[in-house]
Amino acid sequence: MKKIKKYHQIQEYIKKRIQTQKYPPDSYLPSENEFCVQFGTTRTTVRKALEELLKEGFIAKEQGKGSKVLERGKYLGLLSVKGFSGSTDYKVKTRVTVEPKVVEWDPIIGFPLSEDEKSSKCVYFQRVRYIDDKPVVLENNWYALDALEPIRSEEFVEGSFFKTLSQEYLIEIMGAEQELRSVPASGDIAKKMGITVGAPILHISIRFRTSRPNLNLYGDLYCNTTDYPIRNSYFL
Amino acid sequence: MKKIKKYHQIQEYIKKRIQTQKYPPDSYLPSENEFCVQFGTTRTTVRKALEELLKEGFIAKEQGKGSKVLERGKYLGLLSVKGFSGSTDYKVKTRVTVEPKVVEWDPIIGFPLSEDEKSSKCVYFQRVRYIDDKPVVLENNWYALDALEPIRSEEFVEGSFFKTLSQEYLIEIMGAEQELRSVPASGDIAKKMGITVGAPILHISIRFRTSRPNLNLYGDLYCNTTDYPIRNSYFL
DNA sequence: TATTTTAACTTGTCCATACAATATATCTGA
DNA sequence: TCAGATATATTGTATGGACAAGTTAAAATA
Repeated sequence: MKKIKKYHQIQEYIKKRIQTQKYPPDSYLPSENEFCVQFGTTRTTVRKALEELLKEGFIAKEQGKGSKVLERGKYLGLLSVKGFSGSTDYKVKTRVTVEPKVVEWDPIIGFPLSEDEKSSKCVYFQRVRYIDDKPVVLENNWYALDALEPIRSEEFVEGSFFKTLSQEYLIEIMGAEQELRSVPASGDIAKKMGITVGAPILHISIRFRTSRPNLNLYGDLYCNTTDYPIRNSYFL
Repeated sequence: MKKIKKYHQIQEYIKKRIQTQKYPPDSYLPSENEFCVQFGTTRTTVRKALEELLKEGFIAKEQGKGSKVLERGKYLGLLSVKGFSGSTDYKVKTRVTVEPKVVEWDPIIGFPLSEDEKSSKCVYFQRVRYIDDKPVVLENNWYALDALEPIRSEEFVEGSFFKTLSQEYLIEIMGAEQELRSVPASGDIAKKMGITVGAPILHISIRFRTSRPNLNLYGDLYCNTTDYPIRNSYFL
């Protein structure tokens, strides 16, 4: 018999409302006292729930005003956890160069697969990101077919795979491991990125852990950092 | 008249004890109730202080056991906030190739300087990190002379500049901005890193913000990722 | 002796309350 | 009309207490 934590229930309730846009971005949540009445509890418990959502990056708190719903989950590490879309201010165009399809696992994936994943086929798709009509990032993605059905790229919410996971499937990114290398561009990559063969390019392998136990998302990114270096900032 | 927050006082007290090794790494802090008696307050307030220290990465909490003092501040972003030393498990040797000395600011620094910084001279030093006697990282560092005296490399605590700041000067890293590029190695870099000119190398510009208001640390890293890629992981 | 139970101590959750600090709209007076 | 005071709603800090859950070592038991 598992103990249900009240603050966790409230936390999940609010999170789901945010994900389904019942509490839309930039709006303010009901006040702490209103949640107290709604859930028949005290501010201590409501505040604990809100604090968890703060840590998860779903809300921001403003003293004297309220708790504001944030646009996206917080970012940490090299890239936004919501993928490339959220990591730059420039206008990014995305072209799906390989539609999601079921294939065998590609040995290029830089992480060991679990037994469950190995025994499953996988869904693969490839996208290229453009800034000012110049290709800047080539991105390969894989995930186990057994863990999640293939999603057609036309169904991506606002063109974002991660937004789709969050809003349509209620799957959240829990964390990630990344590996970065500076490598010479291969002929294939150079062609797709419009650069010369052997030019230095940033290669990033990523494994995203998700809130769905058996679902990992694998990514393989090639970034032309000549004009647009990767930026990130963090604070403690 | 600024309001003193009790939990913040307790937080700073414990932090200083950790920094000065009065609470050494891997030891357990006094229990929450003991702190209550010591500071004449309640567990709510003590727990708030401990939670802040948890977020800052100074301690880990273990239910039923206590709060354990951690070895290093937590890491986020690309590299450990404590610098390169903490970011790998391999045996790293560090050679100081340029002793800390007062120079003019180098225009290579990829961040705009504040007026205070511009009007000051700066302290500069360069180190090379070796793994298996092969150079892997070349690191330049700068900071404003007005904000912090030059520290001789022989005085570095355990050879680490960041540990020295924390333990000798009680200066903590509050956050950082980074910029990553994949670039061809210049003649000078190639020579020092033992690679061929033009080989792809990872270039990272970093600005660390510290707890001392006017002190920023600037870094300029060249990493040979051929054998040792940069790894990082994070969780939400 | 070896195992199980118990007791003591730790952190985790939750309740009920009070007042401080901040933001915003409303009222008041010049 | 407009500036300043005021009232109200919000989050922030803090008190004091209770019981749950996990850890450990001592005590009881086989």
